[in-house]
Amino acid sequence: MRKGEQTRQRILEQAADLFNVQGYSGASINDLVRATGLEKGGIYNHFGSKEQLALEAFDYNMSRVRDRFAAALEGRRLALDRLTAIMVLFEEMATDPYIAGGCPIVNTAVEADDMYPELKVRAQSAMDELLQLVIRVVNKGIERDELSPDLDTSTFANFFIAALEGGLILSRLNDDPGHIQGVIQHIQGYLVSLQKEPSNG
Amino acid sequence: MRKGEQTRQRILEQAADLFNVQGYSGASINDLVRATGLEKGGIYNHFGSKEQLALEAFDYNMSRVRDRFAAALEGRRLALDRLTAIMVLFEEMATDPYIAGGCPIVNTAVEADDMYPELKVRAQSAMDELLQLVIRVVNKGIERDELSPDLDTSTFANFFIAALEGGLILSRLNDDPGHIQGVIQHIQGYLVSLQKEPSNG
Amino acid sequence: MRKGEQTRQRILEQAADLFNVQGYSGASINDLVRATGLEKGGIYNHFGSKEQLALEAFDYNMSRVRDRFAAALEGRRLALDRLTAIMVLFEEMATDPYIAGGCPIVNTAVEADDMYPELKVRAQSAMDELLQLVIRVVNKGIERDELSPDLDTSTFANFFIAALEGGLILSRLNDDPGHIQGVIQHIQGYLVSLQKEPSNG
Amino acid sequence: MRKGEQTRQRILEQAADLFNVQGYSGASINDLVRATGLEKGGIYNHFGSKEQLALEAFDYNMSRVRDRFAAALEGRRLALDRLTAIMVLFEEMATDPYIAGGCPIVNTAVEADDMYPELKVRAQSAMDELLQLVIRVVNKGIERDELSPDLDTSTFANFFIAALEGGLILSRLNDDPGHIQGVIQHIQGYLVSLQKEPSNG
DNA sequence: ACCGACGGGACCTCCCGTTGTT
DNA sequence: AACAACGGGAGGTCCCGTCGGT
Repeated sequence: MRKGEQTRQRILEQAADLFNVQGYSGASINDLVRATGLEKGGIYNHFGSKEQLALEAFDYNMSRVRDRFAAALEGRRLALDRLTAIMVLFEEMATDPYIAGGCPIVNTAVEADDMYPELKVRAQSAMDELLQLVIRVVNKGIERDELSPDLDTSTFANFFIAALEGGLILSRLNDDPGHIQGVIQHIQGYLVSLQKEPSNG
Repeated sequence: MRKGEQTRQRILEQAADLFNVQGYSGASINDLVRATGLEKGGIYNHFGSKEQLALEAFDYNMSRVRDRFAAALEGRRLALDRLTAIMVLFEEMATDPYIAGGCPIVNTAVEADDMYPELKVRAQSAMDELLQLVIRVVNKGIERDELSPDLDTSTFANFFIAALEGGLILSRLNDDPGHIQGVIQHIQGYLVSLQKEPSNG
Repeated sequence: MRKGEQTRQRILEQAADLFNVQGYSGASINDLVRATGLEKGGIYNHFGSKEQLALEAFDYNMSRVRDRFAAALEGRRLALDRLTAIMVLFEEMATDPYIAGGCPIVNTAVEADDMYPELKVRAQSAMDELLQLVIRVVNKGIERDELSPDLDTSTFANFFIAALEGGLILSRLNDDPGHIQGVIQHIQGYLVSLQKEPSNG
Repeated sequence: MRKGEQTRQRILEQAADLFNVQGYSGASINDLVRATGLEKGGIYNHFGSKEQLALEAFDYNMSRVRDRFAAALEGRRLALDRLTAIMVLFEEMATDPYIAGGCPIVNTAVEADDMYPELKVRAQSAMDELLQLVIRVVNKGIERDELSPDLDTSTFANFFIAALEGGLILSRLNDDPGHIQGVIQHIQGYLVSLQKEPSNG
């Protein structure tokens, strides 16, 4: 029982990487057989179908992302610090990826868009979660007078995530962290401009 | 001779949509058989392999993009007008797509990243072309005193494209043009802030 | 494990005949599907490619040849008896073939010559093995004063095999054992002339 | 009309080489398209099917062989000289082939054996023609007292051709003219032994 | 809980041959 | 007489999933 759960987890981890790197269509169960060292029967014992496995693998990737975000935000109180921590995580995906293959949300969003509705729903939820996280951070920052109340929180969050995801795509495409770093610097400049007149408080 | 060229073009057009919507791995030659009404033999008479077809289909998509950009920029002189025209094109990809399946550069970048080097190279060139276009527009705007010379052109172009591509992904993922529109509004605000200074002179 | 090995062996046996009769190019996997009763998936589970299967099938054929030669030579001491036994095996390939399709070495040599380098290497080794066998037999015969020491062993072996293989081709082409039998009689006459003056010993 | 005949001849020449090198199954019409520079329609204008073309290509190869034999025998009267000339032609097939791919009769015999009855019949006729040629030469030699009347002409011819064809296969398989040369030397020794006796008369 | 063996079919590619056009 | 364009299908390969055994 315990052993089975371990195996299941091992499959999930390998599948998470495999699907994120090769895509759902581009990765085969046999690729996973090679990666895990298990036989096909062993895999299908734990997951009913390739699609089911892909869904859970996506969830697993998101749990890795969540953990990473939680760790990065831990101990940081100031909204600017927290936003910076998030941006650093995006930068890391280009320089020293803790998940191979780029942002799983974007990868899934792009591939699933017109093809795999269930995966698309997962990606929607995940992306929403990311937006909500930023929204919470910003709202807290406004509450604490760290950020200007003029800032439209959800508009900002949307822009913030869009720019970072786009920057990451550019960096991965060109194998050059400069793109995401440029985006980050731009956002940071913008954030500084928002934060001004703290002396007023 | 004439007929063959027409058929080839027809295949290319169908393939361009098919690959952009379903991805390279996700689209099969049989899908193309259905879409074109030709038989496989007929298709392979014009293209030596699926990969070759995909490369040309990508080029065809890019030529469509180029044409669209050229048309949108035609008659506009002011840098702000030109940047706005570009942003509108991104918005259109979400509201009324002239190419099904989203931005072909991003789609290809995401799928090809770790899998199809030749497609990746194509995507790199295309993305660079997009960046260069923005850079040219901005530089012209600075020359003509429409934009502040303080603006780092290539940093801006990078941010501009990243944010728009990211925004488009969000909009497509949620089937909601609001995301890309929010990004556009943000950029527009930023551009206005840049432009203010000339009144000093 | 047991079952799979049996199936693999069954495939190999059928493939060995099929390739030897129809040739590598002329035999299709579907032919093998018909011969084995398996589906293509079942075959490819045991062999990674047609070429790999052909290589192993050739090896299997050679193992059959080896066994047959060993059985034919068993219990025979005199060089002349042993050479005769070998010639009888060639004759049998024309009259009552234990391997359908003729000599696998020659078949492979002829087809692979300018087309399939790996098969050609296999055929080279096999042919060399055959020559070495004859050389050993003759050398032993010389050692034991059954054959004249004037005989150039390797030249003889070369001639012996060439004539027999050529004779077999003629017999198979004309569906007439007379050709190989004529060659055998010629060689036997030659051998008798070599063996002369045994009374000297 | 004239032009058509030239084209037909050109196809035949290329096909003759192609089939002899790659075999009937291993050579495709598209290979021939590449080799001739014609289009498929152009080829099928002259030959109704691949099989028909192969039959004529074989005939063309045989006509080349016939011409070569005729040229080699021209001016030679003595049976031994004539047989030597024939053997030299076999040697040339290994050292400096005037037909790529080896002896077309053997190649066809081996491939067609259990697969292409019409080609097999062609190969049978061709092989018989070769045997008859040797028989004629030897018979003339006996008539003229150059060779012993004890010689069984057709048995000898059979052995002669078998050994040479076998030797050629060995040489081609090992890319080493030594095999066919060894066979030739053996036969030459045998011929000398035959010829001695006339001094008795 | 895992493996090994297999089915049935889709994949891309290339085959041979035909047709319409020049 | 030659080509260009295409059909229809077979080629080898690999896919996903199932099932019996252990």
